Amino acid sequence: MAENYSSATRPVRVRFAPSPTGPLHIGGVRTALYNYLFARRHNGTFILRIEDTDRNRFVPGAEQYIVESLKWLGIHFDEGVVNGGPHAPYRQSERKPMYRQYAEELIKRGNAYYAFDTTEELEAMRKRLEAAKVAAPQYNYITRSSMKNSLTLSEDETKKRLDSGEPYVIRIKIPRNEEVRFHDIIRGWVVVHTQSLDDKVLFKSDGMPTYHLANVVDDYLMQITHVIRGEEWLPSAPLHVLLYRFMGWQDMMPQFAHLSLLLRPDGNGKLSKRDGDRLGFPVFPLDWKDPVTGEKSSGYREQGYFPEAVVNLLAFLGWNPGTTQELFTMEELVETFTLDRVSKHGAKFDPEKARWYNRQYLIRKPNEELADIFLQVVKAKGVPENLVNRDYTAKVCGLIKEKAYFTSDFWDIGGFFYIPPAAYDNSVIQKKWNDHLHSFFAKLKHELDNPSCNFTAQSIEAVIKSLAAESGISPGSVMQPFRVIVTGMAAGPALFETMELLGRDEVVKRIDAGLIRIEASSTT
RNA sequence: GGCCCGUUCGUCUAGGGGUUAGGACAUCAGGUUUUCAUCCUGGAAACAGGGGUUCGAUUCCCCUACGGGCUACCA
Repeated sequence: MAENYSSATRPVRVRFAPSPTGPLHIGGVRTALYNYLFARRHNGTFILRIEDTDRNRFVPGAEQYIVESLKWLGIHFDEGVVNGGPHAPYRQSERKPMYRQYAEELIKRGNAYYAFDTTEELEAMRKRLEAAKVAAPQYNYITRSSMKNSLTLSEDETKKRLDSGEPYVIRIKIPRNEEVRFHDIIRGWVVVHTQSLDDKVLFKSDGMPTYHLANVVDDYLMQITHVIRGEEWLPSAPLHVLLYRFMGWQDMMPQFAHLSLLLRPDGNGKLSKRDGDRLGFPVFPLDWKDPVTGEKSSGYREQGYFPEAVVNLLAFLGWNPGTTQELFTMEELVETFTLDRVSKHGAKFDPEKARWYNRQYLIRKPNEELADIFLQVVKAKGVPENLVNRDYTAKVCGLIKEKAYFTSDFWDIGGFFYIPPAAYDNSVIQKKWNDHLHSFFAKLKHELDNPSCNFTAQSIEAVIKSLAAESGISPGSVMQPFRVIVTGMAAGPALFETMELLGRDEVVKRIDAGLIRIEASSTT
């Protein structure tokens, strides 16, 4: 399908513009990802801009967290706070001096005005309107006539107040009676009547712009062509459209694409910070500790997710390629991604499927790569030096990865490859063990210890089967106890391969130890 | 409350005026396997409701219900 929004008239420039108020939410990551994919697909430029106009909500470390998260996921920027670029600075707090002139220009054009109302006065106004059962109490074309602003005050009075340094804000003057319409790439035409809009503050009394002004000014200056952002911005999009028009920038107005939100897996509502640890899945890309409260939130990276898996599963939350292909590399996503296949409705996050995605990537990873990861854990467990070995560990990984969802599962599944079982799964022993098995294993040990058995998976299997037949025992009844003796567990990777990898000496040792241990526990 | 956006299996979704409404995760059954898992085969499972428009609506329109977002000198 042709995409007229990728028109050749302007090179594609998109931005991800988070606010450094805390760790980057997974929904924000998805927004960043879609922006990135869109930019790459159209050979465009991807910009990271930090929207830190609210000094009260600034959280130290949050910007660093955002940068690190996206880097981990392979979402790279062409311009922005890290790389710099032709439109630096990319931090709005550092762009502070640039905004005032635009707000004042708006006043000059009659599209904005000074307002001197105090917090208390605003509060009182809202109370009054609520008491009068006004449906939508707001600072608008009606109420502004009874407030303290440059529309109600005389020119002299306004000037006097400004000169005396009285705090003021600049508000947009929403036109009284018209329809604002714009075309959203994902939602089609969106129409809002100005009667439902209020005179939003554009410029705050602390000298900083609000999001609304800063975002429009920066998008204009940075020549942004497409604004791909969360649905929470949809209600204020008409305000932004008005701003472009009032500034005379309508030709430069970017196209909008409002993404639906990520919803929580259970019940209702959007995915929030709390849900993750409550429901047992991460809501953040990386671990985060709040610098003030000390509250910790866990991240995908530390939970053992691969960045490729996170990218893949996030891409599919609200987008699909229209084929049955489920697994996509970043490159494939770049080739395939289009905004017209992004769904309009919110998506509930599915932790099960997230795990499934990780597993798909885990299984496909080369054993050597997994070994490099697992070796870190192995080392930390203090295992014998000769077993802290990449080749051996790669083979271990090859055997155990099909049982795992995460590399962090590896130790629980395959720790016995490094340390003999400290305890047995007693349910198996109690259920399956009998005196015949005792003599069987004694004989088995003997045969396995014989050099005529070359101790490959195949030969081990042959020995067990023939010995079982000889002893009149079904092979099935010895396998479980044998597994427990060797690994301590009732379930695990293919046993014969496991034993081959463990090696003759170790297996023989474990049989000896097992016979002694089971003997001891049965006599007590 | 007001405004805006949305609604296909439990979940993510495909589809689209006439289809056996497709796939994936999860789930169930059978098979393979020395165990668990994988894997294979199969099953159950959805167009929110009501009105239109139409020869025909799940698909287009309207209403209702439900869900979500916004409603700050926060983004």
